[in-house]
Amino acid sequence: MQPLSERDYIQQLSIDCVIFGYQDKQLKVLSPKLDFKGDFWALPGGFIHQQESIHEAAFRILEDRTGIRDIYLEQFRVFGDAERSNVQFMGRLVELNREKFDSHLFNRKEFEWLTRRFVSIGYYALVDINKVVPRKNDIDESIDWYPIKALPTMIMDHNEIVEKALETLRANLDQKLIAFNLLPETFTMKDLQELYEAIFDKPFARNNFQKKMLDLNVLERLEKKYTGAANKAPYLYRFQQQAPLLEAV
Amino acid sequence: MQPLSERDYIQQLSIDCVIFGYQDKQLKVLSPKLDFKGDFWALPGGFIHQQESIHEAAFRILEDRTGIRDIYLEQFRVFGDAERSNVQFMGRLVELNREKFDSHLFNRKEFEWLTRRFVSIGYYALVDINKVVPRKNDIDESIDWYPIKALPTMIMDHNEIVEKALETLRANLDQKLIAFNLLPETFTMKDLQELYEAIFDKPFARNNFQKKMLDLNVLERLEKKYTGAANKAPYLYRFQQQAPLLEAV
DNA sequence: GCAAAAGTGTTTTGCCTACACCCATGC
DNA sequence: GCATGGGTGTAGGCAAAACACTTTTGC
Repeated sequence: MQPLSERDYIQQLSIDCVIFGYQDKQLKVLSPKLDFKGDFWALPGGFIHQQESIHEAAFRILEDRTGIRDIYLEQFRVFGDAERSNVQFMGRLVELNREKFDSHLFNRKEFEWLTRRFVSIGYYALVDINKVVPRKNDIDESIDWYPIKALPTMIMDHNEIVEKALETLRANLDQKLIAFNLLPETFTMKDLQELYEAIFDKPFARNNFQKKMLDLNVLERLEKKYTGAANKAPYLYRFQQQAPLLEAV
Repeated sequence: MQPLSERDYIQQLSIDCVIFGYQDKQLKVLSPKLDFKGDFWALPGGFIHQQESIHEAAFRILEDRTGIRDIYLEQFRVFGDAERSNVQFMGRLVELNREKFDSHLFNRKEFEWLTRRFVSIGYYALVDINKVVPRKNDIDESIDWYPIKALPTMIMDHNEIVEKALETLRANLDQKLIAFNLLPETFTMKDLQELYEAIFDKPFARNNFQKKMLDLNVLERLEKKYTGAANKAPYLYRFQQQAPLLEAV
């Protein structure tokens, strides 16, 4: 494979993606673990080709790891400290994996390319976790969903990036009506509420929550969902893409 | 002077600053005009040294053009289209200024460095316009404040950058209590209201505006301001830096 | 019938708006 | 006194929050 340093990337500029999913009443983040000794977790990330926009680059990185392209994606912040580089983590990684670095994989030039100071553009994505089949790339040992409350310690400032992403998600959730991207096609009101509770890490009043959501006029009520439980069956809902924002005409 | 291409800048990454000021009941933006034939206006911008953070770089660029350092400054968006480069505008500029380009100023290498594709980080700044003495740099013909409603057509996507900055300013104004950065140390309630009206381009009800602002609990009421006009003298206010957000304890 | 969970209605609260009124100032 | 503009108080509307009640489901 062509070494990183010889591909047509913009130098010292990277993209890091916080990919949010929702499962088991928990907000989760997708994180690959590097195929090296030493337990290195990271955010899915990559670099920007000369001939693609940063948005396209983010989509490409996302598709490489999730297999899907139809994703809600938004930039939220640039991380650009002067000391922001891979040098510390790469140093430890090389130290713990001497045997690999005498081989072909990482030569000196590659190491220098990677350990320079990098400015990184943070993106966050919202996906239906059931549609995603996480894909390892060449240097991953594994790639898994981690509850946001039990994230491993990641390399560099990646834990901080996740925090900022969550802040932005919370701030944007109601305004941009994006929560539905985290759910399957159809869902019950309870599903939606539990999703909100997972994101904001606080409870919502059931009846008021339902009223608020229905008043948005973006939910289409479908048939009831019989689960076999000894109680009233909840309705299923679907998010209306073509939201009629001005219903009152 | 050392040519751009040989200084220790991060390649293909720039910063563009939308510097907001307030004067004559208008929101204004600081824009230098290039010292070349052809009427080229731009946003104050620059590049990032290897050993400085992007935030420090933005402060440096700001200080170079305004002379002050104590400024409210925030990044708001990255502009990274694949086609985003100076090549079109530089082409026109060279065409209209042949005589300058046969001289020492811009050699071929410099031209190539500048016309590559650039990703730019947008910052917006809020300043007390009275504290600023705009400074030209070596390639400016002039640098002036332009009302946001009468901005000249600027190079590249700089007009679009201003629009996005204004959107962000409007969204953040109340939440972050930053309007006061655009006013002098002391001001009347009417000053503050007119500032809001300039930013949002719509009128506010006088009494309700006053109540809303006072309820924020961040304004310190000072002495009255006698203007000699035949009416009640308005109070002067000062913004309390150490905002007591939890007054009700 | 009963427990559990879903759906809906009613009251209260707080905030924003609109309207109204009073006060200080210089002529 | 009076016009002008500044400060404040009060009533209405809307939406969120709190409280309460009814309905459906399987045993």
